[in-house]
Amino acid sequence: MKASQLFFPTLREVPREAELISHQLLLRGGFVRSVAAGVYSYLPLGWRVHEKISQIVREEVNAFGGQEIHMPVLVPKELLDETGRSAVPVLFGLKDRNQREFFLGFTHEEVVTDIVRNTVHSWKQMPLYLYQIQTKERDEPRPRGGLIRGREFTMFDGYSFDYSEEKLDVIYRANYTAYGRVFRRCGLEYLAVEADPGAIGGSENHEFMVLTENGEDTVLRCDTCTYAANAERAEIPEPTEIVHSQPVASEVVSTPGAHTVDEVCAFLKVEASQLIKTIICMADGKPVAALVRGDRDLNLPKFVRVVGAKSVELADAATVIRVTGAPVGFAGPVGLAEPLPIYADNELKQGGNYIVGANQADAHRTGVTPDHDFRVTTWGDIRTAVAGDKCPRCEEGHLTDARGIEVGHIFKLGTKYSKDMQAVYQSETGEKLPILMGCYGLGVSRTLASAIEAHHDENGIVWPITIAPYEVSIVLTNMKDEAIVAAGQRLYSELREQKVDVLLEDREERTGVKFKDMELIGIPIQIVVGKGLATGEVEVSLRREKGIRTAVPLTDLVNHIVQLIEAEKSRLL
RNA sequence: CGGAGUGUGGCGCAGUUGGUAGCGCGGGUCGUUUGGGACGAUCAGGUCGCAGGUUCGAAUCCUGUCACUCCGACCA
Repeated sequence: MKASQLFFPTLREVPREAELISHQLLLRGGFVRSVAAGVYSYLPLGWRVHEKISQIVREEVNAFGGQEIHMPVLVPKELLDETGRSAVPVLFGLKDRNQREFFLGFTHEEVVTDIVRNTVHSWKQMPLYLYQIQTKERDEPRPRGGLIRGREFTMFDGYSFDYSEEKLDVIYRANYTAYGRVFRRCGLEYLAVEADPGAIGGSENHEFMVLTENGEDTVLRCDTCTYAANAERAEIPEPTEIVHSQPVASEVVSTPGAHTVDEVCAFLKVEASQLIKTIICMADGKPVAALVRGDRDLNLPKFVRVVGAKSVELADAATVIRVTGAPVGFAGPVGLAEPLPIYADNELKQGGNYIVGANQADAHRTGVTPDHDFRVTTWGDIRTAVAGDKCPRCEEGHLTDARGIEVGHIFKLGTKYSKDMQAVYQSETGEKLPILMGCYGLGVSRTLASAIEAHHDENGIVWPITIAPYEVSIVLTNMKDEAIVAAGQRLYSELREQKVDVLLEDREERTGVKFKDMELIGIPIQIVVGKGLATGEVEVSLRREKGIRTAVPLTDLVNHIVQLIEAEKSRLL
């Protein structure tokens, strides 16, 4: 492609709407344009990157037997009714002219299971792995960060069908390995972590996180063993022994206006770890109290499991006032207005003489020790893990934290969907059994944005060569110099013959503008045709090695570039 | 859905106590330039998000509404 003909409207200034660096550079480099919140058009450069990533995923999934299909964006409501997912809040819904209800596809378990239940009837037809790369629609409560969290985005979604746990395990692992290869080939440092399956259910599941400073998730990994988990999911080992300090007399102290942990700490001049937070929740409609140390966060998914409820949410202010007898901010486990089940985090088995809300306005109670001053109904692991916690796996190491962007999530679904939808097969012994499923998601557009988050500098994007829109740019330094133009054109043709993705920078612009734009859009290899031509040489540089230019004889150039591309690609495997 | 913020030429912004909109970049044309976002001249481009109200007069004040961004909740 010639830059003079390429549609890539670059921007000199950062659009106000863009906060994240990937969002800024995608807009500035002319890769995408926004249409509405979380909805984007891809321009030629952006689409080329998108397609390169898609192709890498295809190659890796095809390698273990994946077969590409294409399902509709329009999904009839009845299909989602079968699994109860027509009530999912992020669905975009619409009706046809006959008032029949449809949803826009947000993931396709039901659609693919419908295909399979009508076609797969015997164990001999499995294993089967079907996938698609398709636009997904989700009415996210808060789209953000450009392509990081959109309402319309591209997802690879694969679905596996098997007749035994062993076979499911084999394909799950094959997928796991393939995802690793995809991210490595895309030049991304990633971590596969244990995660919360959310409402999609199933047993085993892993998230693939690209590690970057701006990631929206926190991952924790052990400094000693291989344990890694999403911070929301990471378990905390139970303290081996209960060690409460010697209880002292409990008293109520005045803390006017101090509602929050920070305010109480500032007022009483104590550390947050000396406080117990009492959080009033509604578990399946009934109020319960959750206790965690003042410097910790209650982890709702864990709490749901410990309580054994279907759903738990924070209680509203009216409920808090009713059950505690005090305004919000002064709840405590001692002297509640209504007796509540009290769930306490395991960590509170240690320490003692904590400060808690006094269940009266503008007052807290000091010297409170669990199971001395109040009775704990149930102990459990209900707080979110943080860096420094002990590893739940090896119990020797400690957890360290890192930020990541979730780019893939894979699940062993088991029979969750096949039971709901009666997708059954006949086994070798003639039994009718539900098919064992797995589902595997990979965010293509999010991977694209993550690659920029991970690879950029002050001048723009630094694409890994495997997913760069073009591998090589040829900058012609003077469009009025016929020798330069002719030499550049010749190189351009020769490289194209070698199947190199090359962009000829032949615009009638000053050289500085061309350099700036090629850096902004992140072309990995640059050839400069200019002054060196007099001695039969051009200059070659790598985008990732700022400022290092090597003179290469024209006669050797094509070979040199082909080898350089191979070398750059092999760095990523 | 709660909290905060922003809407003024394509982009980034200014606009005072209310007096009828301006700057930089970008774009067109001409000329000079041409190895790191050039210079001069000249031209074009704006329902000030939208609606209603106050006023002799509204980008500016009031009410409503929409959109976008960020923090949180949520995230199948």
